Amino acid sequence: MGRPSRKDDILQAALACFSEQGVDATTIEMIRDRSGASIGSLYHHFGNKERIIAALYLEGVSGYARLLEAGFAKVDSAEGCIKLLVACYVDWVLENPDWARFILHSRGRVEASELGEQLRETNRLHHGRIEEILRPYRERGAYREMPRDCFVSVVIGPVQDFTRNWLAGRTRTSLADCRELFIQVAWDAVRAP
Amino acid sequence: MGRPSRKDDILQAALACFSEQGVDATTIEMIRDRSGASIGSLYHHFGNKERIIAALYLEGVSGYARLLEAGFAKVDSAEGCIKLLVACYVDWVLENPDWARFILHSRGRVEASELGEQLRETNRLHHGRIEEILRPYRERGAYREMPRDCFVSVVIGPVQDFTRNWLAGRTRTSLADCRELFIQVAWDAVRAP
Amino acid sequence: MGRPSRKDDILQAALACFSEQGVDATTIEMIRDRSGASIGSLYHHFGNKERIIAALYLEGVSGYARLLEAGFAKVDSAEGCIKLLVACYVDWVLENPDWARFILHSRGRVEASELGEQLRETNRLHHGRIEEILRPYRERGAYREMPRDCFVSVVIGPVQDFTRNWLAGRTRTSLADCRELFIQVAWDAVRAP
Amino acid sequence: MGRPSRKDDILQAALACFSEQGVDATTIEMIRDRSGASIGSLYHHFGNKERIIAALYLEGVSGYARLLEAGFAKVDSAEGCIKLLVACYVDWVLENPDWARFILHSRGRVEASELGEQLRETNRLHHGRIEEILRPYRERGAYREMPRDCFVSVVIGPVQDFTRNWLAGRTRTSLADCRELFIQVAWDAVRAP
DNA sequence: AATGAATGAGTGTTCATTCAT
DNA sequence: GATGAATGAACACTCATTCAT
Repeated sequence: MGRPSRKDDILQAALACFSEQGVDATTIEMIRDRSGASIGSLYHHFGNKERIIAALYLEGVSGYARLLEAGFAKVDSAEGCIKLLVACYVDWVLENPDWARFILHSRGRVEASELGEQLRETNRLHHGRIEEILRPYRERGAYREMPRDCFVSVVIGPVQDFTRNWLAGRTRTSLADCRELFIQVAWDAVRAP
Repeated sequence: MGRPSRKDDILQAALACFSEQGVDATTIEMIRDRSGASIGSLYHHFGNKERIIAALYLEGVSGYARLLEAGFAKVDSAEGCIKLLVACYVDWVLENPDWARFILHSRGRVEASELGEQLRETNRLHHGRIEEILRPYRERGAYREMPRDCFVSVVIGPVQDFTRNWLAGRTRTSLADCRELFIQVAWDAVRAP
Repeated sequence: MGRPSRKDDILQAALACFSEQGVDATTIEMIRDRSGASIGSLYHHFGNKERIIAALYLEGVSGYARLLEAGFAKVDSAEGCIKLLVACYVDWVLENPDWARFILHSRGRVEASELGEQLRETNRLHHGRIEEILRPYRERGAYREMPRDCFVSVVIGPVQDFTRNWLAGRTRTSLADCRELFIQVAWDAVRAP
Repeated sequence: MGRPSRKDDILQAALACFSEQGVDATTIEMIRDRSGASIGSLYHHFGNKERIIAALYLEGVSGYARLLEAGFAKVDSAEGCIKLLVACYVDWVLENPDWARFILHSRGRVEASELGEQLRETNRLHHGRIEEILRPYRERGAYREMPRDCFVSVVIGPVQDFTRNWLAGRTRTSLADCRELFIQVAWDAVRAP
């Protein structure tokens, strides 16, 4: 355990700023101010702003991936897998709303940065892992047939769209209240007819 | 008609820049350079950067609304309405990819600006209009029951997610090729059981 | 004539700073302060510090070249040419001590910058021009034989070394007082035995 | 002897950096990186950057002085002394090109630093020593009459100018190949008529 | 309507130096 | 002697915006 290191202080402060103001509107000075670190310390640990962003992004994505992986261990049906994808998504967002807001708005930004390739590689692995889990069921004809990239959007699109709105304070309904709905909708959308 | 005015030159140049670089990364100088206008002219016509963004945003949204309105005139079934929402979305994106990219990434930005209220009002009207069209069918029990804000996400979420990926060059499948798929998926997802 | 333009104000202020503090120790703020221009104006005209340096360097070199060219028109002997090279050097330095100090200390700096190639090209032309003037006499055997690059150092080396010391305040004798001496020394050093 | 100490590692690394990048462009971090020492160690040994520069400068100058002193022991003519000055200069540069590049470009820098006085004192001693050697010959009328400060420039100016160009890679001829030429030129320039 | 020189607050970043371990 | 995290003043540069012509 131990108390959070200076490096973690900085990351946490940065995440809060990014979530509240957006990445571009967040200045190094704001992160410095909120973290209590000095500018020098900030650059000593990260080198530049881009790398703070990337570190946070990759850490966030990997948190979701870990949650998903834990779930995969307990699931063994075509239906369970699909529902898990949505359930984990909702649970992770509810647990990490700042991280979710940041990640949903910064993907393009990180992809275009010097660490873009690393992110794309991470995403490839992530999708590969999901595909690996789903393949047996797919081959067994458990899912409606459609291109892979469409499949992902059909499963996750509805919750993701709702999540964006919820995080922006644009919904009347709360995300927690429609967790089951989106889980069911996803399964209905891809189950074989 | 006539040839495009200086004002239109500027808007078009701005849209191209926003689409390619993002709103924050686009400088007035870039727009000036691409439009061929002078800085003075630019400020003469729009006053500031925020208003260029807003003008473009509202014009884009209204283009989609007009397309939808034209469709509503020819449709008179619960199924037709839902399918129209998705079809128009796809058609508009295919026709205006730059505009789509810009709008999908700048909503939060514009909402937070001085023109945010105007945008929210526009959105209220837009959703109100759609609601007005759907209400008779909903009351008749043609659609699965769920909160309004979830309903919208269920209908548009899948295409929108796919569209984001397609616009970012992350899909293998092209948007045009899965138009029918997303239309059908949307209808299946909300039709009453 | 008209009063000096903003651009000239900046160049003049920069030259004074460079001469007094050295190029590296001169900050943009110092130039701004001394020129009375704003930072924005400074960057509007020059783009970056490197380009202010280069503009000044090239202008300085070309001033000396013009002086030399004017002299060539009036000279028609092997001896006259050599003496002219040294005389012009001294006269130009006496007239432009700041420029001389700056140029003598910044050659490497400018050669290593993005404008290095332009400078090298300018130098090639300059040396080519001198060579063109000297060639007839050289072919006639008026000068001691030695490699071209050594010849230049033999002619200009003594004055240049003294000039460096004089500009740095390290000499007891003043440059003006030893003008004739260095002129004679140069001629004695390269005349054919 | 023994293996080079940490302190020497640092000096050697600093010299390489200064020679390649120039003194101002060299950061403590570069020296740390190249020497393998830690920042703390670096400051433990030298206190600050200025003192690294000065240590290197003075050590370099004294190397040349030692070489010269060794030569003086074997020379006993007006001609021999002058030729020795140039010969030692060339030999020392050929042996220590990095040091030569550094010293030729940093004199002003060191003179302006907190150790400037020390350097000036060293130079006074150096010139005094040379003067002491030359005085008998001068009094005997072996050398052309001219102010002391001009005399030095006449003797050393040509080689020094050539050396600057050679170190910067601007010459076609190599320094070793024109050693004899510059030795002879120096003697011809100052011998009594 | 158009032009572009001028402005200056604000930004990311650098780097010599300090100091607790 | 050695280490490297921490510091913060200072820097070059950006960019939306103003305004005289």
